[in-house]
Amino acid sequence: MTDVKTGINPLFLREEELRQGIELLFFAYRDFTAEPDAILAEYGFGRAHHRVIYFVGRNPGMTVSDLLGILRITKQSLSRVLGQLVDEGFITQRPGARDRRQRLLELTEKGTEMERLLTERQRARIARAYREAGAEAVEGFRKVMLGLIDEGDRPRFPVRPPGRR
Amino acid sequence: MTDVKTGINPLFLREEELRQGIELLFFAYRDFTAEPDAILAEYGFGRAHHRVIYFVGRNPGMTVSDLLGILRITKQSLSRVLGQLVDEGFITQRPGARDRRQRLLELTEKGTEMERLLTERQRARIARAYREAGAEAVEGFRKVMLGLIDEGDRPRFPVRPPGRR
DNA sequence: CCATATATGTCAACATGACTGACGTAAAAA
DNA sequence: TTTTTACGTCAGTCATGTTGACATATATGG
Repeated sequence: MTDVKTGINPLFLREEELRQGIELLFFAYRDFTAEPDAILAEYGFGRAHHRVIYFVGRNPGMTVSDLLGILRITKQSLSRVLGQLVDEGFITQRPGARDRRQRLLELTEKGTEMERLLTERQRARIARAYREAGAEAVEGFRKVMLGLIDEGDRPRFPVRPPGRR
Repeated sequence: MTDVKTGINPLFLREEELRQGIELLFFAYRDFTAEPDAILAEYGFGRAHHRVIYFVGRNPGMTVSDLLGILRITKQSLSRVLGQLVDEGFITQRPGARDRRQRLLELTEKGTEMERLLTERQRARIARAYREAGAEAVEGFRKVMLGLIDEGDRPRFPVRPPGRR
């Protein structure tokens, strides 16, 4: 049970290592969301608004279904948040060219500005962490993070432009 | 604006790289919490219960203040969740030896069992990702994740046992 | 053409987990 | 002895998630 060479229980090390991973995820996510959350609160928005703005900005012309698939929430939950963003002029909807049942989503200028305001902090945080850790560490980070995501849901980078809708 | 050697705009690459980081965090956290959330729902609990159980299990004898500092929520928010866990026999409170105002928190046997049930999935997920990515990648992952956490809040590993309270 | 499936939206009711603000108690510290 | 600290509680509010039921417009397959 105890390694003869190191005098350390390897199972304990493994357990400790995995718990460290759990905690890193918790703390990183906590701090990663705290800054945008504070800005959002000033606008009467919440984290859900940020997520919608982010992904619509990232995938202009995406459908509501696409967004539901990414966020993994119900359409009723999304509709409240999306409705607010449309009403307040952050997002526009237009019918799909091939399938007119679809409402293709896009950021307005105002939405783009808000996206920048919110995401800028997160980009800065990541840039700092990447810079401090170095290119090799970043590669490792990416590998592990991709492995944490359910197979089949792993995003492909770089994101390709949206196809004809 | 365009790199002569690669024909690629380095600013675009950097932007893409950072957005990838944002998305990796979102997707990893989404999938990381989904499994325990599903189990918790069966018990009428939510993610907040898991966090309390996790950190109390990790730091037996921790105070309510310690927990508030980690979770970064208000005592009113914590009290409901913590109260439920105490009422239902997952957590015990006992007064501190040196400072009897404190309520030192510990998992009961039932709480320990629940902790294992919930965290086991997350440990397995991390173990898989670590195994697939390799030791070097794991080191890079740790470096980057620590850099994402606010300075001063970075956990030190391994966690040392709690001092005399 | 008609029946069915799909994309989206809406109404209603509810749970969870966060918040603020105010007030209370017991114990420690000055 | 006064003040501060650790913790709890009551009350109200908000954001974000859930289910379930129903509606509308459009696409698609027999």
